[in-house]
Amino acid sequence: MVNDASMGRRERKKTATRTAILEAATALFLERGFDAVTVREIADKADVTPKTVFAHFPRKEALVFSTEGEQRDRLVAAVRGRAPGTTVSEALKVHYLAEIALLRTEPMNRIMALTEDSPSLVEYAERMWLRHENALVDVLTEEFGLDEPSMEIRFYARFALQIPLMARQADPEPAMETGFRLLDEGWARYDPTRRRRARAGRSTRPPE
Amino acid sequence: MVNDASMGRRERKKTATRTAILEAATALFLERGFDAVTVREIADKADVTPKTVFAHFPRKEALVFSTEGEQRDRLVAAVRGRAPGTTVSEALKVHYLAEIALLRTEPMNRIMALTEDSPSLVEYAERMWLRHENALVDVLTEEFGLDEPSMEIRFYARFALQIPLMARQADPEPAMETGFRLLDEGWARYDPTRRRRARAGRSTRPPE
DNA sequence: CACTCTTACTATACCGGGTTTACTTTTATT
DNA sequence: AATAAAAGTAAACCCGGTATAGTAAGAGTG
Repeated sequence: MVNDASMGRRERKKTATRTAILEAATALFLERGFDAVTVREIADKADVTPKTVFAHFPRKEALVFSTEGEQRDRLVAAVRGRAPGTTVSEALKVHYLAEIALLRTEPMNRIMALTEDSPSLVEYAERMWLRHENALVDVLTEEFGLDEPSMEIRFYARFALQIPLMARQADPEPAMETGFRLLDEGWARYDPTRRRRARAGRSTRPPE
Repeated sequence: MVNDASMGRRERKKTATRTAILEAATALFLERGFDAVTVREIADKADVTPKTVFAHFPRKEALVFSTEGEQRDRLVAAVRGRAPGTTVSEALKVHYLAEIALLRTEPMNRIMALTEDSPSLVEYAERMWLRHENALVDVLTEEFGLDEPSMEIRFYARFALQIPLMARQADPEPAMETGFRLLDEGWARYDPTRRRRARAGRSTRPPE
């Protein structure tokens, strides 16, 4: 989105309103926390009607996560533009760690701190993230030269998107490592109760 | 929960109220659909205050899915009571198919039909289902003789619970098959772009 | 330039889920 | 018989989100 030049007064005013709302919201959220601020207050501070707020953002939560599109684009780019000879999983792992690092920089950091103690915000963030599933499925389908997404790709995408959610709750790097190892190599290697598999000659204890 | 004998008048009245609310809600939902019925109407029909409704059920959606506990118990039982020599994945697959079959019996069937066209209800059902993750982690930890859940178990539980959600959107049986195969055997077998893996001597083409 | 069409926005009332407060009734307890 | 705890009532209230009807300004057209 070009910022101002050649955009028509109308559109310029629109993005100005949007920015005003966003800034008012951010200021109030940082000051008092997400739940303690009402949409009416935000509208007042931005000098617009509550209706206008919802014309620009579908839900209150969207005022915090206004960069969903860019996040999705980065994800797709990470897969499509991965180094030659790199697997998708490796590319995703690197990308996830980079995203986590990004969230730790200012001013994202302070905004993320808000998220922690508002359940509705946590939930919204997760659902937003998982909405990238289709985009991931599409880029994988394309990368693998298929016309239609296979069931394997669908499952892979769904599982792979769960990994960073899981990793946030623990030490990210080793957790991510484990998640991708499981996803890439399969559960049968870890399951201590499994019978001998179709393929013979494998040890029963997990390696390492 | 014992139904009436030796429960004290108090508790008996309480469960009676709960039942009345539930029956009123179910009747109205089936008649007009989830979204078209307000909590006030349900309360009126059950001859209680709206407050009382929320004293028994945390959210409106919980009036439709009032059997969360039993669902979780069945899941745990399916893992714990699996036939000897059966892997967890096999047990889960069988259990999932049985649950789907269960949902197709009356009167669950009609209630489930409601769910389809109310987004909030679909979302609630999924989140409810995924809340069983901890229970699944716990039973796996116990079954594998561990004191603390391993990271692999956590990931397995999370992935495994995604499978039936995914399978509902397609033809359940083959989708489920694919999901568990991926989970058990790993993505590396399916990824057409992968390099040779770290561990040497493994063939690059999928066995079978 | 006058004309119309579209669109961002206003004002205001409204809806419905969910909570709060203060109070009453009923059951269990000592 | 006295008392404490639980369950429920009644009514106002909060807040996110929507609906309606209308205004005003920007943009394109003859």
